[in-house]
Amino acid sequence: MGPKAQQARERIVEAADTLFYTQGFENTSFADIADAVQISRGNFYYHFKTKDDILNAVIDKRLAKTGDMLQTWETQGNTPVENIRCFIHMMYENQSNIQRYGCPVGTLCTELAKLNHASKQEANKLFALFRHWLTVQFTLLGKDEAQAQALAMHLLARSQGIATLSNAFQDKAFIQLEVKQLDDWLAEQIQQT
Amino acid sequence: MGPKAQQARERIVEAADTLFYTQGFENTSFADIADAVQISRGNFYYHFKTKDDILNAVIDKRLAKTGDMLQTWETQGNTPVENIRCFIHMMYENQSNIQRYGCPVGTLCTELAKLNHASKQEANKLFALFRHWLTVQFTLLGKDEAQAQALAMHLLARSQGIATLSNAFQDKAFIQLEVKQLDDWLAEQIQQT
DNA sequence: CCATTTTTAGGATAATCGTCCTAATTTAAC
DNA sequence: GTTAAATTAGGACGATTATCCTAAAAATGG
Repeated sequence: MGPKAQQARERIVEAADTLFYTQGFENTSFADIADAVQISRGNFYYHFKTKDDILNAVIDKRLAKTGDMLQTWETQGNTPVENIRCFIHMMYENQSNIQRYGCPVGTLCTELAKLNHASKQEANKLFALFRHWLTVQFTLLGKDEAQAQALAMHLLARSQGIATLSNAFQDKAFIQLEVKQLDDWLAEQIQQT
Repeated sequence: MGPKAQQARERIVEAADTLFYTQGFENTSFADIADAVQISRGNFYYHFKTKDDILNAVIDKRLAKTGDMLQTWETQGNTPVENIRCFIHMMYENQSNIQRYGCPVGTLCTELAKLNHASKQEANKLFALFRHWLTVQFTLLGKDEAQAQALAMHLLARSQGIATLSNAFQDKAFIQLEVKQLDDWLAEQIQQT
């Protein structure tokens, strides 16, 4: 694979990533991606044999990107509480996208689960990444393993619910209120340590 | 429309309802529904002109069914707290379905939003039904309008998050733990009145 | 029992889907 | 500059999709 193919591959994955998020995986066709990248449909097969290959590439890219982001948060914030707050405030910063398209992780996992798609386990690793990272943070806060696990899942669930309802009701104030409540909730968790 | 057509219509809507839930709307074809109802594809057009017509019929049926359920809860439980607890425990009773297919309301609204489907507003009415009902219950609990609204949305969001994560992680203990936490949360809300 | 309406079955249609092939073109190597 | 490899374009494939039509069958009403 030459350097040009590498470049084309990345552009394809980039476009597919966006389209899968904004339109859904199944609702996005080869032609849609080809149009977005300005590549002929025929040329597509040279880069990706099947649509599932593209999906896997997109998931891999998201996994890598998410891993980087979590690592960045850990070096940015100085305490586990600040780290967790990075997670919470991500919802605030992405609120317009969440309102329009929902959570990129949640909507993909939900769709693949419903399709019973072969890559659903792979997509779930995105959730697992956040889950594990949050568990580590809560452990650093002094929680025992079981508590940390439960708190991580709880926070993940809260964020998913906020994304789903924000998407359905298009209520801007709702995200902000719930994010504030999560901040308060986090503060409570520290005191109980 | 004769009585036989009425009967066939209901069977079609029933089968479509299940298939839309378990496989997703877009991923369910005319042929899938026809197979489930044991009706020829050609005969289908006689009952429903378009796939969107079936979707609207399914949504209408769910709206009616949900409305009935909420009314039943209100007559069963004697206090608003017991009514709200019916909502919370619905998740417990449906946990195996939720684990496999997610929340019927949430997954449909999410899918239609992503498809930018014409009926997405209609599907959102399912959410609105719960939202309004919960708001009434919290109002009866003595909360003012703004508080009741916020609490209803909060509870709705919590349930959505639980459903999404339960579907992704297939963790049976998770639903049960979170339902218990919601019970405690509800108890706190009463004390603060 | 006949006439009319209702209901059914099965095939036709045009569009789109993912996939594949092949010939042309561009790029790189020596 | 010539040869080999990498990359592209465009069309063809069969399968599936939603939709539609038409003729047969079943049910109904007088």
